[in-house]
Amino acid sequence: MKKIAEITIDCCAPVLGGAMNREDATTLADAFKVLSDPARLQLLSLVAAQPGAECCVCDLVSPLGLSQPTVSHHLKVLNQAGLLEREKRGTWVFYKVVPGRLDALRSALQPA
Amino acid sequence: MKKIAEITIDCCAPVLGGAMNREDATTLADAFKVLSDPARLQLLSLVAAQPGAECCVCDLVSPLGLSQPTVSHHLKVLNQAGLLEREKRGTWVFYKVVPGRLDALRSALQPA
DNA sequence: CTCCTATATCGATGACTGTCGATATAAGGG
DNA sequence: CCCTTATATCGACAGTCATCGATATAGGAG
Repeated sequence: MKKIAEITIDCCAPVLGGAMNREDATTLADAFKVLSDPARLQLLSLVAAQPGAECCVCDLVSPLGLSQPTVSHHLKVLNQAGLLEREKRGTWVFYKVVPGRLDALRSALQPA
Repeated sequence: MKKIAEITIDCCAPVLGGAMNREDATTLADAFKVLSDPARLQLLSLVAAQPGAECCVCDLVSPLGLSQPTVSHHLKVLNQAGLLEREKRGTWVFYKVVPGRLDALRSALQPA
């Protein structure tokens, strides 16, 4: 198991497609770990709901109801995971949803 | 956030289908938390790979390489989550995959 | 250069979890 | 009854994480 800040989503063997070995299970579990926090899910969906699926950090802090350092921490995790792209424009930083990045996870949950 | 032993998967609003509120995000995050452990994913896939998608606990301990109490703990979590059904037969306990239980999670990851 | 705003990093803290060994419970055999 | 086997529960421990306040960094405005 990687630490949460070091996970890059890159998978995956399907859960119901035959016995998984420990390594594949660990890779997939890491991916789910990124999604297993409400703040991160809310951030993903908030960014995705903006026009162009991108959003300035300054517009995310207040809707989340968490401190700015905490939001910054979660955005970093989502960026490292490959779910959000980071772009700096002047003083502001914009995060953008990377399209199709959840598809591999979705297919790992496919019925046998 | 529920504690891991109290989670029952029951969801879900799609992540990319508009801004989620805190409550929906928490429910979905809880569901992913159940899947964010390699031992649990391996258990799920091992049971699913058996004929009839069911399996005796005694046949799970050794392939997992974890102690019997630890395996028992994870099985309880999966059962409480609604992913595995528990049935006692004499001295043995069999766990069986509940069909279709991952579908709701899969659809929560659908592209917008 | 100085101030202000936006974002990231740091350090600390409280909570939760995965793991184990020891033990309890339950069921069957002699 | 006692013994053995299968499973669950208990208590403890080590590690990780979400969160915060304080602070650093960076960029623009005046």
